[in-house]
Amino acid sequence: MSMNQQNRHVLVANKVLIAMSGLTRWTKREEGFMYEQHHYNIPGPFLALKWTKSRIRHLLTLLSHCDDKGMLSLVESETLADHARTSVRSLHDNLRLFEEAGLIRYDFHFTGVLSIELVDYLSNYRDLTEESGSFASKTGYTSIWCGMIHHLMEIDHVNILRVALRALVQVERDIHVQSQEKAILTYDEVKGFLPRYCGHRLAVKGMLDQLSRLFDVQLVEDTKDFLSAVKDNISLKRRIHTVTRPLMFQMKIGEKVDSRRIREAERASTLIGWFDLREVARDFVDFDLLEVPQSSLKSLSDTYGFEACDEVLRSIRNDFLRYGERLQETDVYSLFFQSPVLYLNERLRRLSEKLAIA
DNA sequence: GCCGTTTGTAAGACGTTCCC
DNA sequence: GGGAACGTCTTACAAACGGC
Repeated sequence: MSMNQQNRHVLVANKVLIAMSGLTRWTKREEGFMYEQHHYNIPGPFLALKWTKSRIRHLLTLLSHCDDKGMLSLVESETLADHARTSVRSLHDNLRLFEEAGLIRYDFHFTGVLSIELVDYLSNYRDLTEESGSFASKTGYTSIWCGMIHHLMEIDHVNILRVALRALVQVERDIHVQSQEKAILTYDEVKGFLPRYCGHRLAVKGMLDQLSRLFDVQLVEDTKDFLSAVKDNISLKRRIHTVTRPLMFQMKIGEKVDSRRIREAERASTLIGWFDLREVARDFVDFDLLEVPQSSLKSLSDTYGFEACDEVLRSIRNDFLRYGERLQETDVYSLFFQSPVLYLNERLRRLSEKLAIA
């Protein structure tokens, strides 16, 4: 029924993750004050809402199912509620709330089936603004692997979920953007955005421990280690004001849920699959005339995954091996020779639909 | 949609422990 | 010894959700 597949890589603006995790009360920094709502330029609607467990889950669910325009067409509310592990009732409550806040617009086509539009998707949810033709992001966005999203939905304690969102942003900035070995969250930072009643050292430590399923978490308690880590890390030095406790958590993301690594590995394999096909096909046709840009192959790989791409590319290769140049005259392959990218997309779409039903 | 019950979340009070 | 950090308990109230 649903027109929307679940996205394999879920793209979320850092400012949205920060807003959902809760803004820090700890605003004083070495060179003055830092208010996250200004620093991240967080749109009003995100601040007006209180981000409870179910709301965080529901928004992540919408982002997991929307297309690159921020649309969800003809989705079943039960599918969305199941994905978020909540009742349909709560989903509907929150959708109404999101709409009142101006975050989304939605319409029921008939009972249980609706379409949703994320308002100002690019600027609100991806932090992308167009400047003279190209898109730029001010405070970045994070790519989350769908397996990681599933783990997030399993987290029972809202405050652990909040820490997880922060950890994702930190991994994106420290490891992926700044190429640091590890991402660092200090105890004071965690304490700052969590509600007061669970900001104690042991409680914070306990939460990070529970995240070790998703992240490779290392605790730094020794004052000497703490100070030397701060000395080596410029961005961290800027973040710290006064240290109440020399306590920090160094994190890496598990490889199996690292969206970037997965994407890069899959892209590379898909390209290799394409070149394998080319090797075979160019004995029979002028293959390079087809002009398939690598960027299209990469985006097909991102959308459908390597396994599906591999299956389709292999079957085309086998057909070439079997039928050779006669393939050009067949009806089923006419689209392939006219517009190979469209053809691949069509076959991949059908394949993944078949997999979804099975 | 509204209502009532159950469960979850937040915050303050207050006593204890830690550490200079 | 004294202040900051911490832990537990209590309370208030909001969210979640089923029934209608």
